[in-house]
Amino acid sequence: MSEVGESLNFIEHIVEEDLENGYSPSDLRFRFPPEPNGYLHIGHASSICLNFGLGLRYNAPVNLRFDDTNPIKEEQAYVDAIKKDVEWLGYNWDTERYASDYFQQLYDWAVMLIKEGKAYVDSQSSEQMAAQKGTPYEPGRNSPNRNRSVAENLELFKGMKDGNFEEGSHVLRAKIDMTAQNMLMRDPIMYRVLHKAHHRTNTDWCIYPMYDWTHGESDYIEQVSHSLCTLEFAMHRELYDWFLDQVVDSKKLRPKQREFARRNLSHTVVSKRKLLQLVEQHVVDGWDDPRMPTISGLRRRGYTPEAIRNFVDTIGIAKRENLIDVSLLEFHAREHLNKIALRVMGVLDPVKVVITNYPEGEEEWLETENNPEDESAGTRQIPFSREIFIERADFKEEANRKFFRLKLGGEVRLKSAYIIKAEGCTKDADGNIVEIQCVYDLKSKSGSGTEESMRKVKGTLHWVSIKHAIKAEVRLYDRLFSDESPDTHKDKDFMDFINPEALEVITGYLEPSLVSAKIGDRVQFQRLGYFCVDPDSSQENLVFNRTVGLRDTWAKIQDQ
RNA sequence: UGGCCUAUGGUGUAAUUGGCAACACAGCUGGUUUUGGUCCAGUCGUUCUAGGUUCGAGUCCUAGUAGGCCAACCA
Repeated sequence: MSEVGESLNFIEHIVEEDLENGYSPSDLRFRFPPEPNGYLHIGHASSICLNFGLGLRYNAPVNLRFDDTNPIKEEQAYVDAIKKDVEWLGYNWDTERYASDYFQQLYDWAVMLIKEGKAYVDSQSSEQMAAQKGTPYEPGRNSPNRNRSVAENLELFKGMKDGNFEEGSHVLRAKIDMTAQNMLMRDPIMYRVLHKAHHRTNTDWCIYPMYDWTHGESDYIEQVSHSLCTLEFAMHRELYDWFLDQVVDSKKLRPKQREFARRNLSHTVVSKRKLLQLVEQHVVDGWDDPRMPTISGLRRRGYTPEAIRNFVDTIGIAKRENLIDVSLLEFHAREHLNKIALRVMGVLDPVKVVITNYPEGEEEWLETENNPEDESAGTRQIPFSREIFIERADFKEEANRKFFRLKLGGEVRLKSAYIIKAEGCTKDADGNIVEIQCVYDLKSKSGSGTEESMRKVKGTLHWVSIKHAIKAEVRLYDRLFSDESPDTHKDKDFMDFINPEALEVITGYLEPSLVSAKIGDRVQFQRLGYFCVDPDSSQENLVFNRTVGLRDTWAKIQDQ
């Protein structure tokens, strides 16, 4: 994986430095620590690739650890979805862990802290405590409960654990410093009373530990060497270290927290809370809706794990704010799909073409290559007949030289078939073209080797024989938000920027080979884009999702 | 009024740790092409500001500016 001259990100530099300064390679251990309160999104992919990538690079174990300390928001269904996504991305964790596995150890340590006078039970309301906490500019004040006796603290804490108290009646706080600059050090809460069933521990516990108390100690228990998290936890590091100081054995490895900037993707939101809002308000059809930037949404959209990993690799890891253009993600989808997707033909906005000199009732099967990028993909047969569909946009009665598609009196090549010439068209009462009449050159058949078949014609169109075409539902996706950074406007809600045209459902006419397409199959509809078969698809109703369109130079020329 | 973090082309990330600012995407120009795709060639353009240290600064120091984060019994 690592090569000479390869450039490292700042996290890798830190690891390299640690290795030089005495860490043994066997000391290295990483973890990916999702909270099971939602689905993983493209931002998490960065963290997954970072942690598991480090594991691969240094041949070090990586744990999958669920940070499940808040039973109000967490569910087993999310655990399952997260595991599926990590596996799909192509990573193997060393062991599957849960912060809840450590509840007893955490409790024992908390009792120890109480005995050492470093933690106390506070029995005020959250409002009272908030008022005493001060502000970033003013110090806080001590709680009246701060100097309770060890015995009383012990008894109250035991009572909290045993379920003798109502939610909100007591909390356990670390006794640090109410005047600290860092507000997280102003006697942070370690435990709250919660009479909620937990997805793993059920009703065993009536108290649940807070993130700060749990995370670093979990890293320590697992002997994680580098605990990597996003920048918003930078201020938590001081507390992370303080909690570690209370329990570490100097003979064991002490984890270190380092922070990196989360990745923001343009034209979407990368926040579980906001994505949940989209799901709950039915803006999308679920966490795996192909419009969603979730791993499961991207999967359903037709993205490959390789494309996502390559994307994550090129955007890198750093500490500055960023807004990565979604076109870079699309580039990586095309890059991989170009290599693996079989080429097929489908017409999404059809107009009928009649080849007047082609015998009525006749049909023939033509050979066409499955993927010009991959000779081993072979060839297949496609049917041709007198009446075909082409794209409406591929015909104009009159057009300038730049338009090298079909126009009256002009010639085009039908992909893998014949050269045709448009001689006329008929319109309905509203002036819409309903039929184009063409003649074909019998000798121009693709691959026949004749002089005529070698003729250079500027345009090549995709087409489908009407008689043989199969209908399919085609879902065309666009960006979910019209604004490139919908959730950074101070005076507007991100929901105001939802793009109502992010999904358009149409009927497409596809070549018959696609009847056997299976859920998840990825193909390129030639000249249109990459599509994949949606899980909603059935024998009766084929459903294709557009993953991403092809690069479209013609669209750019038209815009000018 | 405070603390912490960050600042490199349009975007993202590098720079052998103080030694010719590079890679990818996007853009533009051409070539190839039975996909206006792919591929190939070329091109455009960058170190927030002001001082300082140094033979030499994107990198170190000082000040400023701009942006992000910090007052949940969330993570």
